[in-house]
Amino acid sequence: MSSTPTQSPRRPLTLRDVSDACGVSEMTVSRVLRNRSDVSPATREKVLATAKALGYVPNKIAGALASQRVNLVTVIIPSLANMVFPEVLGGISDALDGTGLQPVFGVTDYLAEREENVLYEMLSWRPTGVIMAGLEHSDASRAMLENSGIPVVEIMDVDGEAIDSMVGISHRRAGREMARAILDAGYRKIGFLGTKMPDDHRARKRFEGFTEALHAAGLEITDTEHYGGGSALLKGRQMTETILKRSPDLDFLYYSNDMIGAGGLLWCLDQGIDVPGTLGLAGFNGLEILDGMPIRLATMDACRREIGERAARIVAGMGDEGEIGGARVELTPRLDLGDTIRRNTG
Amino acid sequence: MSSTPTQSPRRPLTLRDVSDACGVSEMTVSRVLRNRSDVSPATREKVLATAKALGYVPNKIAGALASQRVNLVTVIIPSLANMVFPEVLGGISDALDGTGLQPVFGVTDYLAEREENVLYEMLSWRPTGVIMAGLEHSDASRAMLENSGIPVVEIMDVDGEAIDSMVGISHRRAGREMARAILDAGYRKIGFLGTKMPDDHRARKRFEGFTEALHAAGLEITDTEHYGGGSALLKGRQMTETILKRSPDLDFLYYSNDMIGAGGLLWCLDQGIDVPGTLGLAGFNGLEILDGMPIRLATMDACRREIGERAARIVAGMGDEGEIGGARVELTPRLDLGDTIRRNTG
DNA sequence: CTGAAAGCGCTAACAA
DNA sequence: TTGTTAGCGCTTTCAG
Repeated sequence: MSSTPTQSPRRPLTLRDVSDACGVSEMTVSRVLRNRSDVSPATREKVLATAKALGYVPNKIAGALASQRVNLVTVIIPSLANMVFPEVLGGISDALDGTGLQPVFGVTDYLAEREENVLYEMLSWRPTGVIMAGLEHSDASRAMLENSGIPVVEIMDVDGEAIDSMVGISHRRAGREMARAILDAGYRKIGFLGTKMPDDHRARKRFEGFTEALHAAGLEITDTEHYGGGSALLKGRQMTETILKRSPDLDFLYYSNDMIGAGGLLWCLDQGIDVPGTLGLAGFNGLEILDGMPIRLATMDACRREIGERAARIVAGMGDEGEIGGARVELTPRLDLGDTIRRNTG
Repeated sequence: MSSTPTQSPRRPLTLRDVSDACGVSEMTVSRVLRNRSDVSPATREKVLATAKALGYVPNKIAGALASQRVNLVTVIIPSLANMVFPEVLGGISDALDGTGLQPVFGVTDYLAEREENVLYEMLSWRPTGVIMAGLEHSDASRAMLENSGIPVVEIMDVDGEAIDSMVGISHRRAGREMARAILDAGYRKIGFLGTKMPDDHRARKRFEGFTEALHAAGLEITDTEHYGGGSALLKGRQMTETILKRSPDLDFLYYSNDMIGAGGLLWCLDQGIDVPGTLGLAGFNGLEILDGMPIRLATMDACRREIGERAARIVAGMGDEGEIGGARVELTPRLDLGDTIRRNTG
């Protein structure tokens, strides 16, 4: 048997308890626990041992109040269901690993009001930095962010004005480029399938860029179809059936995301439709799930992981410019024609 | 022009600033901001107005230190990539909505060491409660949790001993039940496809339950195949091809999750294999994505959302028993034969 | 290298 | 209904 381990879980242990237990001043214990170098190896050893034996967990609340430093990075995203965001979070998590900073996530469900609440709640913990999806926020949110004096990185999108820094892609450009690729391949009767969410600004911008490029070529979207909640893959099937029944002459379907695109692809293959001969298809995001489809859906990589990493690095003060504020990082999405856009056999 | 809005973002505003600005004591300002009822409507009004005008955001760090109360609930999960966890988080988020509690997420990547670190970090913020996936933790983690005196809910799994409360399903039983359904349908040469992750204890328990039920029927797993990282859907395809090449006489494939199961299903359909006649298939989780497949993969619902909700309610003190500690909630997964297990046409 | 004093911004408890 | 007085548990600063 060695020394008695932990005791009553009633009152959490304090520095003072450790101090008493090992006959070293609170201050020195604090130094050891913060890994400061100005402590003799002997005392360090002793303090560490008793702290561990006691099961002491420091109180960061008190620490943060005293030091005015908080190792938390607030991350605010619209949804976790979307697959896109978990990957961004993965990038953030990885980049923050080893910096001593800890990400803390909040979810808004694409609701501006919820964003405001979550933000308020989070800011009241005085985080080291804030990473949030999108450039569109309520006035109150912007005001809070600006007054906070905290570094803010807005991610995913660069089409708009940032409060502080931004890291993302141009969805408008992404839409345009996809449109051009489709036109280049010779498709002309183009349908669009998307979500009903008016607050998904990035989807909206892709659509705008897309139609803009069609206009430039003297074309219009031939037909559109929208969906609300439910299994995106299933919705993709259903919408595809609907739009093709209504407009059988369509020769291309542009989906606002890969999930519905994949559903549409599966439906087309089930129906024996010649893809990409008779009908071309494309989605957006470069989701991993496309790798397992019977044929590869054309898509555009949204650089999700890298966005997370870059944003985190900026917050951690490890950005390229060395500086923390005002960065603007535009990433370039990679177009992938897959097997669902026919190749120009020039 | 109205009154000047906010000023220097240098130093965050304090209660005192608000107090000064509206000639009401700090204490009363504090009362108003915490929505306490013992303040006259007049002063309340005044305080609220100036606080908003100034853009004051309370400092929860100081508040928490003084009141010894923190409105944070720590949620620790292995991964965000898995699809399963985001849904649990959704349930937690919903159930906590309106309670004043805020979920804070940490990710372990299925690494015990990371779990320990994340937990330590989180506990040092003295959260109101802890929700964590699984029943398997390092000794150090268990010790921290026990000493913390904080309510802990372990989720997803009930096959084991909880530190405090638990909410989940029996994966062992889920495995057994699936095995019985498969045997009932007349399949006998059964293959298993799973992950390489030794730390995915729930997958392991399902496998154990599964083989146990086979043994009870005098059978053994005929062949198995495992995979590491990468697109699960694609891996499902590849593993299915591999295992069927190696063991062409298999008449059933049990996948440890729906994603690889869906990949396998797509591959089988591509190959023109008669499912469920020649070959039966089943997965696990009841993922939404299955709704969009050409035919429905047999699966078992893991009650993810409800698990999150129940766990959150326990932490919020809204559990069924009214009490906070020691709850044990076992949910019953629903078996869905889908279209990939043949029905007994008794 | 170690310790003592002061105070971070807020709220509990009490007094008025 | 409002104000005053003490801390919460730690870290900063400065002295030894």
